[in-house]
Amino acid sequence: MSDTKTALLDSAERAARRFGFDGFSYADLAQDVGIRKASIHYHFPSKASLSVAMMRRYRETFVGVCAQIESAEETGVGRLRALISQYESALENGTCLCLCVALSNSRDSLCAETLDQMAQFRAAMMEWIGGAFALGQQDGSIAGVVDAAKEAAAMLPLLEGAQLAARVSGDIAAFRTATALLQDRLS
Amino acid sequence: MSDTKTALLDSAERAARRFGFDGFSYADLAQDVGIRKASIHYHFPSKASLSVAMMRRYRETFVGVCAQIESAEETGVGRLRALISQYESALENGTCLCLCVALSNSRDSLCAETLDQMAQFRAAMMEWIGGAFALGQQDGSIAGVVDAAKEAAAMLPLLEGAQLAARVSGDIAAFRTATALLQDRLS
DNA sequence: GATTGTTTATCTACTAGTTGGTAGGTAAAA
DNA sequence: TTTTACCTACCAACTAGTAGATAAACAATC
Repeated sequence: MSDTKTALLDSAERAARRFGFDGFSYADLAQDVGIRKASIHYHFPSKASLSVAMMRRYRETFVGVCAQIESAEETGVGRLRALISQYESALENGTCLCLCVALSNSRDSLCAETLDQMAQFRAAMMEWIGGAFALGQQDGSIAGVVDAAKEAAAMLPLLEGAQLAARVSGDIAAFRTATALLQDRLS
Repeated sequence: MSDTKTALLDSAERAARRFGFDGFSYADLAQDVGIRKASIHYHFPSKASLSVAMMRRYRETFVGVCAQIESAEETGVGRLRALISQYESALENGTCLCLCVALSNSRDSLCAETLDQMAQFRAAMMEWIGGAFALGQQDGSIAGVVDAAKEAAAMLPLLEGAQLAARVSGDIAAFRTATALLQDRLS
C-alpha cells in the first residue's frame, strides 16, 4: 500500500471518528494529506469504497490489538481490563470515538459492504469479550459470572456508550465514571 | 406554537434521530412538511436555532415521561424496567436513536446552547436513574446495590450503547441482548 | 361599517459556497 | 510502451441562508 493511500486512510479515519461519516469531505482529506481533491479518486473511486477500506483496516487492526492483549495477559480479568484501557485511550481525550460507533449514526448513508464490516467488527469483539469472561470464570479471576455470552453482550455496548458520554462532555472522566462499576468488578 | 413550527420540529427530530444532524437538510424538511425551503427560516432563522429548539423540546418531553413513570410505578425496579421499555420503544424497530445519542456524533457542528441542552438531558437522566436505584435499594426491590450513583452512571451509557447496537444491525433484538443481564437483575 | 396600518406566514428567485465525481492531460517510473 | 500517481478544469446537484414580494388576518382609527 502506497504512502498516500495510507495517509488518506489515516486522515479519513481520524475525521470520521471526530465528525462522523457525513462530517468530512474529500476537500478536507485533500488539504490534510496535501494532494488535490480529484487525486483522491485515483486511490478511492468513491466515498463508499473509502468507507469500506477504512472500516476493514480498522477491524483488522483491532483484531490484532486483541491478539496482542491475549499474549500479554494470562487471566480473564487482565484481558478485560486491557480492553477497557484500549477503549479509553482510543477516545483521545474525548475528541474521538471508536470508528464503528462513529459510523453507526450515519448508518443509512453507508453501503452494504461497510455495514458488513461493522457487523463483523462487533461480532469479533463480542466473541473475544465472551472468551475473556469465560476464561475469567474458569480461572476464578472474575466473580459472579453466570453466562459469559450475556456478559459480553452487555459489556461492548457499555464501552461504546461510555465513549459517547465522554464525547458529549468532551471529558475523559465521563468514560471512567461510566465504567467504574465494571472496573470495581474486575479489580 | 403554530402547527407548522411543531411539524418542522417533528420532522427535524425524526430526521436527526434517523440520519444524524449532518444527515438532513432544509430541503428535506421542506418536502416533508409541505412548505418551501425558505419558509423554514421564518420559524427557525438558522439550523443552529432549530437544533436548540429540537433538543430542548426533547429533553422536556423526556423529563415528562420520567415523571409519568414515577407516578405509575411505586418500586425502584418497576421504574427502571419502565425506562428500559421507553428506550427500547424509542428505537422504532432499529431505525432511530435517542436524539441525544444521535447528536453526539455531530458534536462539533453543534452550537454551545445545544450542547448545553444535551448535557442537561444526560444530567437529568442520570439523577433520575440514580434515584430509582436508591429507591430500589431502600424498598429491597433491587439486589446488590452498593452505590446508586455508580449504577446510574453505568446504566445510562448501557442503554445508549444498546440503542447503537440495535441501530447498526437494524434489529431490535440486539437491544434486548445487550440489556439482558440488566433485565435479569431487575426481575 | 369602511379604511388604514401592522403582523403573520408564506412565496419566488437568488447567492456564494460545497458536495462527490468526471474528463482529459502530464511527467516519471517500470 | 504501458502503468502509476498525480494534476487542472470542469460538472450537476446540493448546502444554508438572504432579499423582497404577496396575500391574508388582525387591530385601530375614521
